[in-house]
This record gives sequence, structure tokens and C-alpha cells, in this order.
Amino acid sequence: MSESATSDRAPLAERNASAAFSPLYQQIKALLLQSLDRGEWKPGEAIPSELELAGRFQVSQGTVRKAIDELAADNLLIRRQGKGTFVATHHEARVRYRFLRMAPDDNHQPVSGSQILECRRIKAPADIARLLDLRSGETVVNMRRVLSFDQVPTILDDIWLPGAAFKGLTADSLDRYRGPLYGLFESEFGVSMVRAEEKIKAVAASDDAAKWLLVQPGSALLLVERLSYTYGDRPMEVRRGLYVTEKFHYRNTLN
Amino acid sequence: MSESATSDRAPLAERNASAAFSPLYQQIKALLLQSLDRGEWKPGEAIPSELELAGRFQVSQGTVRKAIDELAADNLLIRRQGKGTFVATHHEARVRYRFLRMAPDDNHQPVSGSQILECRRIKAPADIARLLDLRSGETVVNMRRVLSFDQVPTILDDIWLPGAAFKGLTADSLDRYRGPLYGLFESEFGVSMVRAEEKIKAVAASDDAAKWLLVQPGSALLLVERLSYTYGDRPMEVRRGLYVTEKFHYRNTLN
DNA sequence: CAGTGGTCTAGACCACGTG
DNA sequence: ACGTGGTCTAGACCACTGC
Repeated sequence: MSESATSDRAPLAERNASAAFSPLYQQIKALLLQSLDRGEWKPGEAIPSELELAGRFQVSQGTVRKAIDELAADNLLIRRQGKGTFVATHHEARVRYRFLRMAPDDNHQPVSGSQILECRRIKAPADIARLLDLRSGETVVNMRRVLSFDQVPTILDDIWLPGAAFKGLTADSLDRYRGPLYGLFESEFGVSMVRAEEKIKAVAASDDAAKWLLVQPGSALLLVERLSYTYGDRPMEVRRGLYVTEKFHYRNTLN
Repeated sequence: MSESATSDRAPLAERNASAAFSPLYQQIKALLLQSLDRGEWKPGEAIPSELELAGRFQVSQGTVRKAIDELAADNLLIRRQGKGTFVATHHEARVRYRFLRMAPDDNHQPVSGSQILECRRIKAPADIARLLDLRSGETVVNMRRVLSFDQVPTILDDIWLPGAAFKGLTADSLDRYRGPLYGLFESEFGVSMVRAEEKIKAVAASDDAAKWLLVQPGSALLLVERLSYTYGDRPMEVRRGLYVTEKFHYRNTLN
């Protein structure tokens, strides 16, 4: 009898042809990722309870738990004891600064503001197209803005987005919007940024950058090139930022 | 009968007065951390098997597993299926660049070299003493070095270490040593760096920095101030690095 | 082959949040 | 009182490593 303990459980791969051979909880994780990507549960919403998911996938609660654990470790889901498990969102003070690594040298809470300089649809430059996995010549949205902290211009951002996913993004809509840009992308365009990679250099301020950031041309700035990804490691944003690090710094943790 | 399922298990806190009230696996984690800190298992060595630890602490294997899982997630331990669980070490190519975030703009593998400029014992400057939790006036080791990639001077490091923990560290011993500095700290002084925090700014090269890095005075450099911690979040190193980002960049991942 | 960590299950009880 | 996630246990089997 004991040898039949697991014989009535068919591998999930047999029930779902799309999942390759891998541990059950990895297959569950992949299925949950698909649902997130499809928008089955929106950012900020609760996903079904562990028990319900266990029933749906015909696995034990522990297996679902391990899948969710990994998604929570990646900040795609947020567990709240007694309440449920929620889809991460860029709205919410808690994670407001998840992708903003600029911090004041002292410890006061800066007042931040944003000014849109430009927002237009153009043919993707070759380097941007390559980074975004677009064919050269495809349309991208290009916007520029200045972020200020305590009324002091501190970040000059140059941003590119795939045109197809961001139809209807205009300088006007950006001006009206209050809050983090990634929040807007979530709510208005259904694009959740879940991960990003940055390359940082020190550069001399160009005349144009100096003008917007109110610094001397040639003074040292941080150049931060960011590539942001949505579910499934699909690149969805290129961002080149010039940071004034007079009273602020870029913080990072190694471990 | 069923209500006695756990009645023969006394909370670990009763057996170990030092552990405050918290989940069992957190108490186990704290005990493992103590053992690591004490040097009971050295970097690179295997710790006892999960089953053995479970026996030692009188808990189930699953509880030990969860404690180890968290330590592995923090990179303090490394699991190897079929072999055991090992104490993380800064020797080993695998994690060689755990704390070195500088990467070439193209993707070639650079040849690196180190030149020690200075190594002396001095009274800690006020800011360094504060960062290292030392009383002002205590002795620190101060060393300076240049790291080169492909024979090109790229990083000028200024490093401070608590004098008490690093007796016998001299320019001579540094010159003889090949490999990552944190590996030396581990083997020779029993100090494992497990985590670090960095603050990054862009600055203009001073005359002195320009001399060592072979750049024009005033050119833009990355200033990276690092505070490194050993077990128990005890700060053990301050490092101020000036990085030339002409052909290299500082890489980072956000998630 | 024995021993290690890795996966999976089933079920108990706890802690938290809400009604 | 109920449902959620959080902890803990016990035991099975799998996958990898090394003798």
C-alpha cells in the first residue's frame, strides 16, 4: 500500500503541456507568473488564498507556499498575515522608493517635484531599439523631465518606452499625474516594472544638462543608465538619468 | 491523545536563556549565527548536516532547514546538494566579485592588479571612528592602494580598519598576498565581511587622485564610500574609492 | 551504497485582521 | 468566529556526490 502514496498524483507537466520538467513548485510559480502577466490579478489586489490555489492546481498548500515564497522574495507579491497575498504595486508609500536610490546626505525627508520638459513619439534610435528588443525604426515614446528635491533640480531623466504599449501617453497626461511614473504605467497602461539593471558612470555636465540642473558646465554628475523589465524579463523602459550629487547620494547595499 | 502532539516539546527559549521570544527557526538562526561568529565553522568549511543540527537543537529537520534557508539567502551559507552546507568565503571564483561592482563596458574579462601605496597605524579621525563604532583616538589601520584593470589604474582606494582586530597587517604582508582583500581578512584575521552599504557620488578629481589614476585633475570620478559589516552587523571597514568610469561602469540591480 | 540537501505531502496549532 | 498567512512537525521519496 505504502508504495501508492504518490501514485495517484500525476506530474503537473502532464496536465499543463506548457510547463517543462522542473520541480512542482517551480511549475506553480511559472503559472502564477503567467496569471500576473495576463493581468488576472491587478497590482494592489489580493491573489487567491494558498488553500484555494492548492485546490486549483491539485497540489498541497506547502507547494503553493514555496512558489509564493519565491515570488514574494522577488518583490512581485507581498504577503500580509491575516489578510492575504497581494500583487506588488508602485503606488503605496511602503515601496515608493523601491527604484529610486537617491537619498539625502543628512536624513531629512525631501519634498520632491517633477517637471515634464518634453514628450514625443519618434522612431527608435538604434541603441534604444536594441535595448528594448525592437526592430530599428519602430516607434518609441521619448520623454524628458527634471526631478527636484526641496525645489532644487537634481535629476534630469531621458526616458524611452515602446510605442505600442504606451499609446496615448502625452505631456499633458504626464503633467496632470501626481505620483511615481511607474505607478502611472501600471494603472494606465497595464505595464508593471518588476526589476531593473543600472550602469553608473561619472561624467562632466554638458551645456544642456548644466542649464536644466543649474550647475556649472563640466561639473561632475552621475550618469545612470537603467533598463527596466516587466514580467518574464521583457525590457520595457530605457532611462538615462543625470544626477546632481551635491547634497544627495546614490545608495546601494551589497550582500 | 491528539492534543498532546506537541506537549512534550519545550520552547527553545526555555533551554537557551539568551534567545528572546521569537519563532523557533529564528532562534536556531541566531544560534547558527553565533557559531559562525565564534568561528566554530571556518569560511569554506561544511557545517553539520541538517539532521545533525536538528538533533542537537531538538527540533525537526524542517525547522533547521528554514533557518539555513534564510542564512543562505543572505549569502552567509552556501548549500550544495549531495555535499552539504558550507560557510561562505571570499576566496573562490564563484563569489569573487560579490563586492566588486565595477564591470567593463564591453564584455571582456579584464586582468586585474593591485598596488599598495601605503599602510600605517594611526589614531582614528573623528568621522572614521564614528562609522566604525570606535572611541575617538583609538587606533585604526589606514591603507591606500590602486587597482588596475588591463594595466590601467582604475580604482584608488582609501581603507580604514579597526586596529585591534587587524594586528600585524603591514604593507609587506599586503604586497605578498595575491587575491581579494576580503579573503585575506578572513584567513589571517578571522574577520568575515558579510554585507556592505555604499554611498555614491560624482566628484572632480583632486590633484592627488589625478596623479595616481592618470587622469586630468578636475575630471569626473565616481566616489564610492563603503561601510562593511561582519556577523551581527558590526562595522569593520570603511572604504573610500575613486573610480575611473571611462571604460568601466558600476553595475547594480534593482528589484 | 550511504549520506547529503531538495521536493512534496498532510496535518496540527499559532498570530493576525476583520466582521 | 472565521479565514488568512506563519510556524512546526513527521515522514516519504528524489537527485546528487563520493566512496
